[in-house]
Amino acid sequence: MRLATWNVNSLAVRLPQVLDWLQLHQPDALCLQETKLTDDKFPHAEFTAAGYFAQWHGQKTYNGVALLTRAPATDVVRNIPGLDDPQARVIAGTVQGVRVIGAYMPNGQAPDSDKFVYKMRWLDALRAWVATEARTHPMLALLGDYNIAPEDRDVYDPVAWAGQILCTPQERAHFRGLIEIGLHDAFRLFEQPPKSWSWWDYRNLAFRRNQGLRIDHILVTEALRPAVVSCTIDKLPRKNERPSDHAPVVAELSVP
DNA sequence: ATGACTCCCAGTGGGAGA
Repeated sequence: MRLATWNVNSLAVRLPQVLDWLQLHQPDALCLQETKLTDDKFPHAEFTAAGYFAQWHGQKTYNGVALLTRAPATDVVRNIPGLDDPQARVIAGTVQGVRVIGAYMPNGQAPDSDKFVYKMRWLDALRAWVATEARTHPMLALLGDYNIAPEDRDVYDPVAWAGQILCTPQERAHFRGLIEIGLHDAFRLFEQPPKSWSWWDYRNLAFRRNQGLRIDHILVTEALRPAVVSCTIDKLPRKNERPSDHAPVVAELSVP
């Protein structure tokens, strides 16, 4: 089973690239973030034609998530139950016996901003809900754009980024909180090349200089951990002519 | 360097992203 996550930064712009990528990699589930489309504009016919079922939860201009699967997803949930959130950031479904939760976690903008307060509250709600979900579904994966670089080795210049958004101790504590409820960072289950990033700023020739952060993650429960045979970041789409600023992250699992 | 780019909605500029 192949699971993947990709922040596409506008599905309207990136749709051809997503269709190409699906064709090439044939994931069993692909979670998309930042679709930036209202539900009526979601290109579901194009995904159907590509052999994928789709579930989506969008809004105008910002945010928006989708779950593309080869088999139909069941028990689909949009947003975090019980959290009154006007922003479309979560889509979850059960796919081939695995609970797949796709999330676009808040950016937070700056540590002293209202958006940071929202990010902290949102992450509290997510952790509580995922802990509950994991009790019901021992085989669970939480994939998405976390907007958190968990450790200094996930940052190209940890000194410059120290205390900055995506790298604050509070955000990193939230990431560890997800580990403490029994999740494992699939990427770190394996030896990885140093300077592995999933996002590079559009500015400053950051991709060419490999100046990035690892902020897109696939976390899996203890029951799923032994099944993970690889986890990689696919940098190739970042080399496209009009790329997203994020690259897809892919996990291969030895489950039917 | 309060920048740089890209996307969106707007409307000939500004917010947000990360």
